[in-house]
Amino acid sequence: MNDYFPSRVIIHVDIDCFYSQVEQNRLGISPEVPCAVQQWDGLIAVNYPARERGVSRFMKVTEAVKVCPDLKLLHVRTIGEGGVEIPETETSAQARSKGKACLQRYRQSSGEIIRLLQSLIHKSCAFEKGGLDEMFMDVTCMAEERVRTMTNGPLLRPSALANDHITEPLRIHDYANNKFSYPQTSGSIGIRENREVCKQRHNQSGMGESGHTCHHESVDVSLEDAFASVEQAGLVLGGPLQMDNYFDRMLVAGGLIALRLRRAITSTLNMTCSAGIGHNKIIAKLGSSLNKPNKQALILPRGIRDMMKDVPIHKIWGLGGKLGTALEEYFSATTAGQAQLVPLGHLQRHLGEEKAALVYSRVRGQSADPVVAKCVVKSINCCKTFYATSDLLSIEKWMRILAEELAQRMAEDEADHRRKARTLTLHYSGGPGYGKSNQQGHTQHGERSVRCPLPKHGKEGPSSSALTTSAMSTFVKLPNALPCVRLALCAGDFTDGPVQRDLAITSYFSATSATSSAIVQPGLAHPPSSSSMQPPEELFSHVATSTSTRKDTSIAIDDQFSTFCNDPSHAKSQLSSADITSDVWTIGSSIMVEGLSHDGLVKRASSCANSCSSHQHCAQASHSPTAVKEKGTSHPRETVEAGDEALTEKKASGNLPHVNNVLYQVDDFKGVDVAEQKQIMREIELRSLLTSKRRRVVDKKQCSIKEAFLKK
DNA sequence: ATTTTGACGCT
DNA sequence: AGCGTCAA
Repeated sequence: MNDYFPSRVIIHVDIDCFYSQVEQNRLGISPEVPCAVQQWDGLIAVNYPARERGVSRFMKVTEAVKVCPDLKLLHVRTIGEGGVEIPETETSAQARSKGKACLQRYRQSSGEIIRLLQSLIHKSCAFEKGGLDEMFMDVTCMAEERVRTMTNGPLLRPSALANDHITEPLRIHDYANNKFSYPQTSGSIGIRENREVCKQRHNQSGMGESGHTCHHESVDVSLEDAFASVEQAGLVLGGPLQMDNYFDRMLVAGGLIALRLRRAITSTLNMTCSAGIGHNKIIAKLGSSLNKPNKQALILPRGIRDMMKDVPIHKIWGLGGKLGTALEEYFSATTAGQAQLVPLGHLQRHLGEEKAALVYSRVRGQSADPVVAKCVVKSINCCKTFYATSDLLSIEKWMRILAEELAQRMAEDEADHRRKARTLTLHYSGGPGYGKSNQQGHTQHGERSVRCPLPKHGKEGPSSSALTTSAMSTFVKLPNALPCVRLALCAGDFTDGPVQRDLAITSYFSATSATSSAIVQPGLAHPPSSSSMQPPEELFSHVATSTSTRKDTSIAIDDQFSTFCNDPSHAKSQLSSADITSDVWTIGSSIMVEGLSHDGLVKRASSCANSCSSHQHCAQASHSPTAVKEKGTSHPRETVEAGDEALTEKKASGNLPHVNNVLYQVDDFKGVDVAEQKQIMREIELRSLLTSKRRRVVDKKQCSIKEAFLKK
């Protein structure tokens, strides 16, 4: 019952090729010049003129220059020992061996953008920094104010609108009285009629038919002007806009706000950006990527289905990693539209209850995640990747460089936020077996971490030499860090400073001030029980059905199993052997088969994940027929999906997921040919050898360095 | 895909 | 406390 959110208006702003714009501004390079920001041999940002000439990120510098000879390359700032900037005249290889990349310029620019945007939106709007170059804003309350000024034309009450496509419960918060209500209406009226009324008013006001659009932001902009401005500013998905639709008006108001924010960024910071306007974060974020650069996209609720249809799963927030890959592999879906076809029960069995719910809603463009007010970092991290070394002197050099930067950033943070870090963490990668590729070609990252004592502040703030010593003393005691390829120092767990008084969330609320729906505050998310303006039932029907169907479905699907394969006859043979009733459907070129198992095998498997009543059941369950597509081949290979034992195996596997995957399948070698069995066993042996071996330090000089730190 | 970041969840 | 996942 805590997931009720009013209809919101959320803007996602994304700065176009952020690093490149920062550098171009710094160096006064015109926007038309093809530019790329370089870090060592790679590109970390490419501006749009360069993209047009075929340059892309993930290109090496040499390739990029080949396709675009007049590409202007800008190297990210590099700092060496003593915090000294390494000049651009050095080759990237030289700079790489001497110093580390430093993103300070972009952090600073990001801060400027944030301050600018915050100065332009209402204080009560939740503002969330998504990354250096992107932010979410919940401008619901501002949009409401806007909508109130768009008085021309009648307004349909939300319940009267065709809102079956609206994916979240809707409720309007009356900010003045701090209660939930619905907008004033003046009766329902046809759209055409409404248009006429608007036109009349428009003409009466002395403006031409296609009049001027709203360039300066007068508050009392007419409905038509507002709609025209937003249509001109970028895409409108799910259009045409309906002026008598309250939610359209709200989003149009959001579109106007986004337009204003973007213009401010361009005029005062000389940067272009894109924006997405939608009623939740997922939609807003997808929107901002829809027509980059320098444009915006407004997504109406009724445009969501169409938009999601072709969105690649990996573009959806939260599905860009393993979860998205799992979706693709289990269900052979590459777009959100295809993933929508997968029944919730199937998702639940393959991904678990929680992830299934996430996937299920995300691929439909649904999200109740609030915009959470946060724009200060929670940790400060400095890192450096270098060529593998066991030389403690060079490791100490890197440590010092990291500590110097960290000390400086800690001092700045202290000044800005009046807080102090309480922990120092050392992260390190390397050690035996690091960088070996597994069968999929993925390298193990295996980054480990240890806490170090955080030295007391000197008079001048944190002391870089004290940080270095603390980190090195910790490092030399590590059993598995050599040879080392990467180090990181991270300061975090900040104390709350006195500054909290001003920033305290309560300072944003008062009896009369507007309060944003999405700032998380207990009680605010629930309608007051005494309210005479209880939301009509039908507006909550979505939630009601969604909860109840979910429950119903999950009961039903406990007895279901699914199988996936490319060969329909194979699928059918599985069906008959399992004694079930079935449903066959397709995603793309693949065939999904869903059936009900009368023997309850699968059901027991899922219940024994919670409280394992009987191992026998687990074992039985693990023989429910499931064909899993093997990665990289179109030929389905029979494997057995294990019950909760496999799950725990997987979780416990730590940084060697593959080995453990194999391990729990060892019991099921049935049907696997002998050569492959041997291969698997050999790999297990090899890996256990690699991980258990411990490298000894033999170098005498190294020993003395080590002892020096051990004493401290 | 590479590097340098950063947030968060699980145990 | 340390590790894994996700993202830009």
